[in-house]
Amino acid sequence: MKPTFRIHKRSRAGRARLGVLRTPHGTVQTPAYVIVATHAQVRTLTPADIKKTKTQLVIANTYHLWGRRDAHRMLGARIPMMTDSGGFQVFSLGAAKDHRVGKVLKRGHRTTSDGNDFSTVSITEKGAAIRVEGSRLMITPESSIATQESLGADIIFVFDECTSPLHPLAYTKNSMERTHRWALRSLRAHARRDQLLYGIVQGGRFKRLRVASAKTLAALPFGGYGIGGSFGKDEMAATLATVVPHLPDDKPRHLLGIGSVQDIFIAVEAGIDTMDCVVPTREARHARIYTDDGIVDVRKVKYADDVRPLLVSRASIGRLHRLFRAHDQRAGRLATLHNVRWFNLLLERIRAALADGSYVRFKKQFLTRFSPPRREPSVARPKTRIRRGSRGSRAYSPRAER
RNA sequence: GGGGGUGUGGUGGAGUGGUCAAUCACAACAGACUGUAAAUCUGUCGGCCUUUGGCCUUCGUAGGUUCGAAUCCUACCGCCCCCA
Repeated sequence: MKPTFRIHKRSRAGRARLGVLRTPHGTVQTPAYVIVATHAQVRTLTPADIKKTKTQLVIANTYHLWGRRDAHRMLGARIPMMTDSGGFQVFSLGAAKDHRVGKVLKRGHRTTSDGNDFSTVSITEKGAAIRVEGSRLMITPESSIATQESLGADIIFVFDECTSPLHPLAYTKNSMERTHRWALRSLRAHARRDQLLYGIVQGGRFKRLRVASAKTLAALPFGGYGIGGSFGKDEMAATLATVVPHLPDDKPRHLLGIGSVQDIFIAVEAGIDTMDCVVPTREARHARIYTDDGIVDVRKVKYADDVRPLLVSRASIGRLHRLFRAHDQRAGRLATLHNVRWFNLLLERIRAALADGSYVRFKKQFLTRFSPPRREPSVARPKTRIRRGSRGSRAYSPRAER
């Protein structure tokens, strides 16, 4: 079966749209959040757990699964899947080390490497060579596509280079043009009809390059489009506004590696259909629990007696607090179950709001509660300890959940 | 009764004459995390200050030796072990 994408409603909220992505492994209601399953596993979760979180779509990584086959079998769950091409590792093992940066550049960043974090990547027209523990892995557009075809995800990506936000114009331009040539090679190498191949828009922080990239790729017969690369913290909305209008309207659009709570709203309004991010899973393992009242750093002593229940497992925050403090291995799983469900639930609510026209109101109410404007530091610091039972069990979820 | 050992910051535990406010670990506290080099990493962690530095008080208690002591000596107090 060939995957299809159909838009069934457009919102007045910017370019937001509701759609349905049908794949051989199931149907995805969009906008959707994609859960990261790098090694074809969501860290700490079992296949049954993944189902419990009502995850619609996961993304695995070709670099980490190099030479393997049948990623769905490794995942153990029959749900739609993407594979990334390995292009991001060209960044995270390369320029990200040299520039000491992550995907989103923070305001005021100016550090570069002191030389302790050597890039292990060298890039040529042919592809990227990544040194791994003595040996060397050469990834080319053709070999990336070959692995992605054998992994068998429903949506796959062209092999690209994700540039650093600190790369200058000249480098970014050359890199982007090479990524375009690689995109064409990826397209030619791709044979499976039951997979959608997405092109990836690059261009870094430069508006003209972004436009050029979007136009170039839009002219090629991709099944969908990814928007990749790095952003300044404040530039994402502008970048998406620049790029999206040049992409074919009827094709799905994926925002690669973006997904803080605030980013989700920006992306949805910009007309993004799917986005993936490690935030729910990684931060869960780092003891950050997402709630409608904001992020709970569950290790802090003020949550020791917090009886609010987690999603999915229904364990209390207080219990999770004790598990994290005890370095109990179960903590990561309970936290991940909760966060993944919470993010999926947020997207469910966004879709419902888009469907019934209440999006703008929903967003305002949600964000007011999730991250209230900072109060002036008050003179007498009120106690922050949460009293037993004070919030009851309605802390996160609109009725329906549970 | 005799002999031996030991007492260090929230905890464990280094340090046996100067470079010691005292290695390190844990706890605590604060922060970070955006196509997963990440169930991780960073910072603070006796007090005060004009904080790339300065001052004060600390290593069971009280004295002593010394230019100088957590480190040596004496007494005392607590705890532990062995022999009676």
